[in-house]
Amino acid sequence: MPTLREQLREAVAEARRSATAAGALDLPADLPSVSIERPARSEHGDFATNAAMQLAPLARMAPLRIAEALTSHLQLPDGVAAAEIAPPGFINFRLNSAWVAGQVETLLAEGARFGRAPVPDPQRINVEFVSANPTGPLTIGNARGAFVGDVLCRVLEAVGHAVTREYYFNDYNEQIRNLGLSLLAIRRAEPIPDDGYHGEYVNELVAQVPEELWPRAEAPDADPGEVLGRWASERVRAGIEASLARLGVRFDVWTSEGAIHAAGWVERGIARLREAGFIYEEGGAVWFRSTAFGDDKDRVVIRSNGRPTYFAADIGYVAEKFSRGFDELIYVWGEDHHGTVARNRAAAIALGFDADQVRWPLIAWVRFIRDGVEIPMSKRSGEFITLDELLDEIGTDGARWYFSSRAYTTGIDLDMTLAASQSNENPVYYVQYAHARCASILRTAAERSIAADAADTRSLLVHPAEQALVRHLLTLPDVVADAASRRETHDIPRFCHEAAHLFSQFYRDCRVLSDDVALSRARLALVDATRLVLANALDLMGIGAPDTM
RNA sequence: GCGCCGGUAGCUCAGUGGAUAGAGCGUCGGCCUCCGGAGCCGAAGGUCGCAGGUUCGAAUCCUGUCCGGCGCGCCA
Repeated sequence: MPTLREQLREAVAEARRSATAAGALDLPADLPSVSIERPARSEHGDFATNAAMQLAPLARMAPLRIAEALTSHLQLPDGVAAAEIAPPGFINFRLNSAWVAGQVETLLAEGARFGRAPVPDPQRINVEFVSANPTGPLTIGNARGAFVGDVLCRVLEAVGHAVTREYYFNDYNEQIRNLGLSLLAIRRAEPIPDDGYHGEYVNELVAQVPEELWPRAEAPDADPGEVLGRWASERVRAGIEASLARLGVRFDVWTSEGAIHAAGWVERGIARLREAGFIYEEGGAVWFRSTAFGDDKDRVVIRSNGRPTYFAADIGYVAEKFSRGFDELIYVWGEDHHGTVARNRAAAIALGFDADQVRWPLIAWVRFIRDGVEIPMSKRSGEFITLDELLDEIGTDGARWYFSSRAYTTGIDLDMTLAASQSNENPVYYVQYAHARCASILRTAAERSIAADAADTRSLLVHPAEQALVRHLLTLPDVVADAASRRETHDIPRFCHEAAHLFSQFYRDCRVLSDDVALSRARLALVDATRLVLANALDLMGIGAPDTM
């Protein structure tokens, strides 16, 4: 069953057609899509459309007259009581209060499925995120991408897409070797090499190296950077996985750059580009003609020393991903990688994939501030705050809410001092508190042997606070559908906060458990529905919905 | 120099060409016989960086400009 908003969209589109057929409007066949929005002010109704104003230049008529023509040909969906015309040409829709109240029963029947609005064309989507190199623990710099990627996955799954969560890590370059050589230097009490790694975590790694590994690393024909680096990166990767588990972030697939090379994807990818005519040689290097697709300059894929570039692996990787049958690839990257998007898009297109099959949401920078000063962040120098430390200070739910509430394109300043001192003021607790209070009311009702009953809500839930709450709860499927469609999820916490707020007002104005048994049972049904909706919405953000706090 | 992303209330941020630009935090003032006060109600606080343009209508789109972040490698 489409949501009411979708039914209204279709009803207005149909009204355009029938008004045109009846000669009331003179419209071309190709029309803009109908926009249905929720007015900010309640006197403008529950939904509104600007269709008449949109059509004015096409029909060469005054918007108000178009609105009249549309409304007179409009078949209102079940649940909509009235369509009213308002200057300069809005059509405002007002819901039927009894229908609204009756939706409590429908909502409860959907249970955990409520809010998960299925798309008509589910896709197989690969979402790659975090992908931090295994040369050190996850830092608070990785936190935002982890949360944004995870919530995006949850929302895409909620509308029926099949999502694969993927972590790509680089084990093919000098960084791993440098990490290994840093361990060796510390072991021998020598200075750490110029490109080496510093910091407490490196010392801890040295202490954890199995004794039998040292002779193997230091044998005359051994490559100590390789031996120790391989061990250390595996160790670090396990730690990363543990940190992610603490966040509640899991991955389905861990792909290493080395594996992409080993399986021949890089060679085959370049060969495909060569066949397509986008590869040439110059100065002893092999180049990809990415400028053919709008990149600033062409890019080297094989250096003159014969070694492939990092970008060459990206080419192989995109081909490898699509070979697994995905309809869409999403790369959740930090915005510092924006310079590499153009060449990757170019490669995907040159390999024969559609530009809209691949997206790169670039997560804007987070500046972490402490006592008014930006905290420097460098894994190599050992100056950083780990993700685990962040969670100790502001809590996993607090962090999830914080990063989920902001558009990923916006740079944010996170004051650690403020965040820690204000962690109890985090809106997430307000929402969780509302959920706990719902649960508490339901417990009290159970003690008094009063059961929720949604059968008669149509006639009983008439109070403005009840009506406002239900109307808001019913919008969750639209919120989720929009978030999934836009691949932007930050409206969901807003929905939660508003739901909790409307519930608080309802709680203030409407005594749930009273001598009026029928009304008590109907209001309990609304409390149960609120609890359910809050739990479902919080779950989309990976945030728990506690019954007590 | 070129490119990408930002600039909205004291602070942190929403705002998908629509109606009187919103929320949280902070500040000030009210509200507890009764289902959870981690709450509720109210107030103060805005030239939407600036200047043009498009439009019936611009925080939103276009052009220019200023400020901030990031990126411009045969590094990753």
